Amino acid sequence: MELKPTESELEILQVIWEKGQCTVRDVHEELTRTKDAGYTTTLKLMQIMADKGLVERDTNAKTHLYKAVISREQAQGTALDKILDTVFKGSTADLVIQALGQHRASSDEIDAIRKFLRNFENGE
Amino acid sequence: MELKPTESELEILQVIWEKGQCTVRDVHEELTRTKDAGYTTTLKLMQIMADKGLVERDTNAKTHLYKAVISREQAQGTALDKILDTVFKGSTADLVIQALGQHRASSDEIDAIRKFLRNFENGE
DNA sequence: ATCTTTGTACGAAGATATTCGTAGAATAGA
DNA sequence: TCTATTCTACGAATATCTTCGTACAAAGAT
Repeated sequence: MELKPTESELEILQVIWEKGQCTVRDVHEELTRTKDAGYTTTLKLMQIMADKGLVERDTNAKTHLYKAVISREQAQGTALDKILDTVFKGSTADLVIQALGQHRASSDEIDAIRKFLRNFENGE
Repeated sequence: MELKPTESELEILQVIWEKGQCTVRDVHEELTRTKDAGYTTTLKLMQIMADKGLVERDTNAKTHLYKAVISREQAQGTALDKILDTVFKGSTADLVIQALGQHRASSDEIDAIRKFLRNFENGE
């Protein structure tokens, strides 16, 4: 069972991940802060996402409540796999180095990564 | 000017990046090693890519020669930007840590990353 | 010279993703 | 109660991506 959210679905998931549990209106208001779209567009997308199993919804009340089925971490993993495969020739090291080079991380971030590397090594 | 290759376009770009300069047949033979598709499908895609400016082609000879306009590195940057934005909340550190955690890098790779971090720090 | 192979161009069908209008039920407000 | 608002359902129009058939020109083989 392939669960690859589309572009628009990811925008919606981001809001749900952030807020935890949302109504369509919650999501829609958030989305329209940066782009514009009709309310029913957001609604339709969320319904489709429910069909696909990307989100679950509680339909007891009139206003449905949505929550994510796939976690942000899962989506991160899927996204990484995909770009590793399509543009990084499978090389995690290339990916990491590109990421660090292009988007200059703060020194806090660098520290976090160093620490991670130490633990990583000890864990082997 | 937005230059975001689609899924199929990326498959083709991979071949072109690898070989440097290709005919449609070159690309097609490579693609059909892993999936199947008609020759004219590959042709059409490459023509579209030329229209979009993803590739350039030399049409002097009967058999056209294609080369990439965007580099693998550019595509890597674009891909990273996109997933940073859509699933990593913009955190490069999260991305790097996820990447290292999930796809256990070899110790050579880890070394390369350490070295990179050292240089990075010195460069600040 | 004729036939076969290899190539490009083009149009359109099919698949998937996105957007939105309209209808009607439930709720809230006057 | 009557009216306005808020919500879901649904169908269809658009847009985008992918696939392939057909036509025809150029090159190669016999």
